Amino acid sequence: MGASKSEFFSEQQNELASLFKAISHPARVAIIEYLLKVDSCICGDIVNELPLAQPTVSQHLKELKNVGIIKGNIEGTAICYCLNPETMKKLENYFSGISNELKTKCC
Amino acid sequence: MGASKSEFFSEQQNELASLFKAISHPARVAIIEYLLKVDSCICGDIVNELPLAQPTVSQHLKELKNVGIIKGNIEGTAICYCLNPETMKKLENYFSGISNELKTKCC
DNA sequence: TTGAATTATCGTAATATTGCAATATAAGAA
DNA sequence: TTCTTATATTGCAATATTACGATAATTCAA
Repeated sequence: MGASKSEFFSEQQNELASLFKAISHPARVAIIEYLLKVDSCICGDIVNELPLAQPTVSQHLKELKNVGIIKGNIEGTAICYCLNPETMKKLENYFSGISNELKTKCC
Repeated sequence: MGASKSEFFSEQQNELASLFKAISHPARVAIIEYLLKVDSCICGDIVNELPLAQPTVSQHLKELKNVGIIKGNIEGTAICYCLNPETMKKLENYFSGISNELKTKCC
């Protein structure tokens, strides 16, 4: 055992879980916030910004890109990364939907 | 190695990562959505709702409770769980803040 | 106190994640 | 082509997560 029983949950639930898993690591939260700060895109500046080696940062970027949280555009020999506004909006809408449906009282 | 270098990131970044980690599993997304649906609180109905054994559900609930996503109130021999509106609002605000600051153009 | 009902904890096997050194790949400059 | 720069991939050790059977703890009723 040990594998999560993802086949028993809905596609939407699995997709959301994947999105959250991608940002469930402080380094990846830091990457998101750095990309937000510098606004225009970046690549290996992130290696200088974070206390992680280049392969590690590359892997984190890959995971963020796989789920659509960031996009990467090739620019010569470098790759320019930036946040994906659609995904951010999707996450905002998910939680605002919950907040709106939620009653304040518990039990 | 293998341990994540959380000591190098800010407290806020670590807290956010913990919140996202708590909902990075489809079973826990399903629990959140079930709690939202039934609105008033629940306990071991979740075991009947999900394809997981009772100890597994109990552990998932514990993780959600540890980070403040759900609350649990003792009601006789049962425990009544519900979503925590404050945490949901915090998450909504995090993503709306990002969306608002975000420029549409990339690179 | 005993028993039933509900939830939590322990122990453990299977699997996944994290981080990095070494290496590979890709694109432009000389 | 060769060199340089920037990023990705591989392989592996350390650690964390997932799931559940067995068992413990808690509360109420009789």
